[in-house]
Amino acid sequence: MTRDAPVLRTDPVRRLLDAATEAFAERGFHATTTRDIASRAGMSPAALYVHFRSKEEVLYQIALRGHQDARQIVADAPAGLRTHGERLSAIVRDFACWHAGEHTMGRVVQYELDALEPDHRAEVILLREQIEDDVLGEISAGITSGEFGTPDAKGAALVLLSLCVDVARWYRPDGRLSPAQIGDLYATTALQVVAAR
Amino acid sequence: MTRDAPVLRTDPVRRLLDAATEAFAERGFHATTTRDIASRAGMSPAALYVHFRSKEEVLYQIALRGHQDARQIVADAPAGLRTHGERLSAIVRDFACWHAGEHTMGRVVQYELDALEPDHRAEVILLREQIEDDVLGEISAGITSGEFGTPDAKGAALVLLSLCVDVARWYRPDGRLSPAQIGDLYATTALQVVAAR
DNA sequence: GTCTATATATCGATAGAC
DNA sequence: GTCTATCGATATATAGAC
Repeated sequence: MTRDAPVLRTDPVRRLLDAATEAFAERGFHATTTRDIASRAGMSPAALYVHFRSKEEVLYQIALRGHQDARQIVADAPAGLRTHGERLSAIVRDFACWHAGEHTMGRVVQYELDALEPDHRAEVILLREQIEDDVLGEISAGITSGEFGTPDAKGAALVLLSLCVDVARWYRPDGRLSPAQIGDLYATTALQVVAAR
Repeated sequence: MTRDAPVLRTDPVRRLLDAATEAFAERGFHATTTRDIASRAGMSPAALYVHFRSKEEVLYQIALRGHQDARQIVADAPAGLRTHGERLSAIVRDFACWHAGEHTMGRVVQYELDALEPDHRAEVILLREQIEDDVLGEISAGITSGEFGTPDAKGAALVLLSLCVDVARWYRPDGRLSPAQIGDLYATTALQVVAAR
């Protein structure tokens, strides 16, 4: 039986990205040194520059992969569900739950984008807007079908996206709510927000 | 007619605190240099150290005053209002509106606390918990009186506080919604969140 | 209380051996 | 591809003139 875990564990790019994600989430991009990243990955300070051109490129790779993961979560959530209420609930549940379970990644993805170079930032923001469009589209469809009563689709989308994203700020693994419980709370909240006023 | 604006404008402590608030909000605490703060205040790099012991003490003074302001907003909002719905709406409206209008201060207050020394951070977190207790108390009172139907006071408080705080992250002065419009949207959302499920 | 000049430390990134 | 050693730039904070 072949095992690929050792191969993954010793992949230096993966190790550096994971180490940098932790460090950026804890202390922020500018407060994190390349020495700290390399040290967490069990490497010398110079080793980072064999795999990345700069500290900014490390952040770019993390932000890109993080946004791609988040987009996939939102795109997959409503699969197989028919009503717009079920679909929106699933999207908000999974998106909130992801920001809790992956709160280190989420913190980097949501709070360190200003440190990216303009071209990299623009590329990442495109992915963000796709996620926002997915949520707004589901809300608008529910309003058109008569299932949702709110007259303000953009306002509801703003509220629900903001809620999910902010989970990465306040979530603590030893807190009162598990990622799944947060997902349940936010799925319920989603239906309240799109209800008639 | 006496004018006090010139006096205020030349108060070096106030000028440095305002300059630092702007810089911290734009680039974060660690990415901001003491030279940048002093330069924005129209002073030499060394002048900052006449009024503050360190860059961290500048952040501490900003975080302290910002939290005191926020607490005052939440405490004053329900004055003169009788029903718990009116009172909670007013609290959420004013708190969200404050995070929009004072988004530079809000960003520092909400996102740079990790840069504080342990003693300073602990002092500021006490003020945060008072604000959280104010909101939770109003929700619990509304549930006890039968005015609110939600069975989950802590969940509702978590959702509403998170929403208001996150305004500081996404708000832009040239955006679609004014601070007052954001307050209206969030006041409406508050009543939806505490309604029966 | 503000300035110029600088001490001291640490950073991002590179050079060159193995 | 990883290491040790280090360069050049820049940071916080201080010293001392005015």
